[in-house]
Amino acid sequence: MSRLLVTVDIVLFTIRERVLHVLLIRRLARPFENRYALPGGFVLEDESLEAAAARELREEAGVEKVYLEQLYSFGDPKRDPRGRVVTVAYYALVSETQPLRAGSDASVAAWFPVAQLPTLAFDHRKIVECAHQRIRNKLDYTNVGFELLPEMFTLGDLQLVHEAIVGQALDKRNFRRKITQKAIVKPLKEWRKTGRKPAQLFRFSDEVGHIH
Amino acid sequence: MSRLLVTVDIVLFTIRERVLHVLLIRRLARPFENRYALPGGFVLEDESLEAAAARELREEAGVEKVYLEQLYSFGDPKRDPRGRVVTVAYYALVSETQPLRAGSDASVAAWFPVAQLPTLAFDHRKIVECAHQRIRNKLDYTNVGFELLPEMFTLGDLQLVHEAIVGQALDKRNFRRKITQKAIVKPLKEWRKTGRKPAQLFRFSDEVGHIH
DNA sequence: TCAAAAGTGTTGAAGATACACCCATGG
DNA sequence: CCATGGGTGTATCTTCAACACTTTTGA
Repeated sequence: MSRLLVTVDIVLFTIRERVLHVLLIRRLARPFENRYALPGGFVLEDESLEAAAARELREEAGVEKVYLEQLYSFGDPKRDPRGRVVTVAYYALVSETQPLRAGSDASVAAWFPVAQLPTLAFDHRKIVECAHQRIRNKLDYTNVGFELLPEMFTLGDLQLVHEAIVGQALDKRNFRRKITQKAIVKPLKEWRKTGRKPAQLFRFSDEVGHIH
Repeated sequence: MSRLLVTVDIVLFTIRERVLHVLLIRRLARPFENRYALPGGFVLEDESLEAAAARELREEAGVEKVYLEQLYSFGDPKRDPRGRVVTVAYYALVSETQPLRAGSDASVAAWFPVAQLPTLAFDHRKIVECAHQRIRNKLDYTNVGFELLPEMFTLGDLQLVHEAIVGQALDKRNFRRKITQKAIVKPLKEWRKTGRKPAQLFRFSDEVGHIH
């Protein structure tokens, strides 16, 4: 009945330039000094795990009100050289347009394409891979895809998100049919006028299925 | 950076008399004295989470070498009246024929139908529901169903397992077609001669997909 | 001879995939 | 005028759901 150190680590995804990226923080302290690691930190005595994850996201990434979901807990006794640390991993999704607020010091926090990560501290690479796999799986039967978009978006935007996550091109007509007939988006009367040709804007049609 | 108590709790499923059951332990100590709770206990300083879960299953349920998978971590600050305890929940599956060894004292450990649980200690009811949901979901795209069966089984046995988990009857012909054409079982040359009519025995066809 | 579980095909509906062209606009 | 992304329909295939009767055996 020993007390253990408990942390949360968060895999924060976004899509930039059509590619899925993960936010990493350069460590300033030992161990793994100067290595990149996931944002995260210790769980306080009186906060829930999810609250801890949200707080760390706020403090380390300057991000607020994101979609946040528990991923998996990692507790190998050797995973942290300082001693026994159990981490509860979360993943989170933000749209590219949602600005990272103050608190995220550009010199230490940076986005990396999920396919080209630097060497990470601890077992964080494994955690990122686990999270990537999870969102790929959930893409089909939930609406995680939307969480990476701003409130209004075009079907083209949504398709780019799906393509970035699964890592391959999708057929435009099939994609649009699938999305529209599931009735998980609702068309607006507004049109985006930037871009080559005006495009209809959409919005989620209310809260549907975040299953875990 | 405070140290927290970390436990594992295990939802151990089996099928008895065609109904999905969960193993519960009657608590002898406070809090929740005399209430039923999941088998579980504190994670030791130098064992992994999964090792802790396996150890608790051995110590409290007398069960060895079962299918064991992490479920979810629960860390509400108020979930344990004694103080801050984070639990990493697992679920496990055993076949009805696998005997519960010594160590499981019949007076404290008992099987309950998952649909008729007594009032449980802590947030254990929520944990059981979470686990039940998980195996229901995994039934379709993994072979969790097999873990509840002995090494050789008939398709009728397997169908009963599926029916117990989803809680409703399935069409025999559709079920058999689905199973056999996925090639996840391989037919043996042996036939079970007990029962009304001889039935062909099957076995898993090697390790396929335990995805998490 | 009856009760219980084993075994076996077909049809229709729904969903998924493959595939190509014209349009509106900004540069 | 051309490059870019927006928008649209059909044919095919696969997958899933519904559905009923005969056989073997032990009691």
